[in-house]
Amino acid sequence: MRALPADFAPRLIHWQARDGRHGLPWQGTRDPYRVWLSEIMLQQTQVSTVLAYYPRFLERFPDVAALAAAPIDEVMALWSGLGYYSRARNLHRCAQAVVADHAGRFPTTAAGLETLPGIGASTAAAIAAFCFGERVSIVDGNVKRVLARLLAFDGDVGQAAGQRALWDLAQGLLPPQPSNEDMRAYTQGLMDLGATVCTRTRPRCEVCPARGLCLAFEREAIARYPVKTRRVQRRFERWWLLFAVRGDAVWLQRRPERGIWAGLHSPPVFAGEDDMRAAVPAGWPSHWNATEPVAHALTHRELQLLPHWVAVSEAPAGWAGEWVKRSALASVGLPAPVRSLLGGAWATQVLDQ
DNA sequence: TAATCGTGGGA
DNA sequence: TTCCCAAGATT
Repeated sequence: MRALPADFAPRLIHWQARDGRHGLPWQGTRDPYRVWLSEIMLQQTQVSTVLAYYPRFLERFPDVAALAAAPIDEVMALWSGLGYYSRARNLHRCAQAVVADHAGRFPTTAAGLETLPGIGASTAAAIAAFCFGERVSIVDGNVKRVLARLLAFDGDVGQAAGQRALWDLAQGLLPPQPSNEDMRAYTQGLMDLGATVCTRTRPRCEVCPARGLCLAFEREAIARYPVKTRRVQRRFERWWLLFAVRGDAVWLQRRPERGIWAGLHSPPVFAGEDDMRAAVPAGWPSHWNATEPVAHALTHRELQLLPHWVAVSEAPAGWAGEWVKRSALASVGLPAPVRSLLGGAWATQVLDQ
């Protein structure tokens, strides 16, 4: 393979200053708490999505001590709809670890940061580079794509071995003796280049600062990179949801600590209609209303949610869970489709009666 | 190592 | 419609 282009880092830093992104809410601060929060929210999540959550979260939890002292349910409620809920649980654990084990201050090195819950190698590098100017490279989706093209990297970036190889290459591309400001611009530049120029489809090579260095461009093989062979296969499942309503409240249970929607609240879920009917206490109305099935795709599942509604006058004997008033739903962590169903026309009708 | 874990947007 | 995947970590 050709030697790594020494000119890449200075070009990227220069480009970032002029053409990179500068106005995002988590930029312009070196507060590790704020940078950390943004990095966790941005894991596998688009910037446009995080923009709605970040300020709300910061307003409620302005610093790591506030977050550490909060009940987990409140954290889950603020994370509700953002997905990958283990991030929220780890976020809370991490804040408590920082307070309990680090005197309330985040470690100042990538190695130290990586020991904390929910902070992996890439997130640790991002925080260390942004906040402390450490000379370490991130390796996120943007970097994989940018470097795979720049170097015509033929390894499979979807596999661990390919990712490790790419990481070594990324380290080799870092500016040799960067100032703190250089590391911030370089790290941000990698992300910005991938997000705005070296995009997955139809990259804008004509404005790329690394065009003259890019092997894939030179070989007219941009579309071949990054190499990714693994493809997702979704398993289809039907979930029966039973919304028991009493007045202006609905019965919700806490989901198990592992699996889909772990730690969130939801109505009881059943694998079949027979299971659902068998779970209903004697004396309940024998008839309930089924509303339109909802298709909900997760990374590895294709769920078909089958909502059923029943109005009752007493708590279901023997069921775990609790009544949650409609006015309290905003402060409960709910899966996105459940929140949507509870805000829908049928729910409104039933909860208002 | 490979599977698991959400959601919304774009092509 | 269907597929890909976005500032990945954990087990």
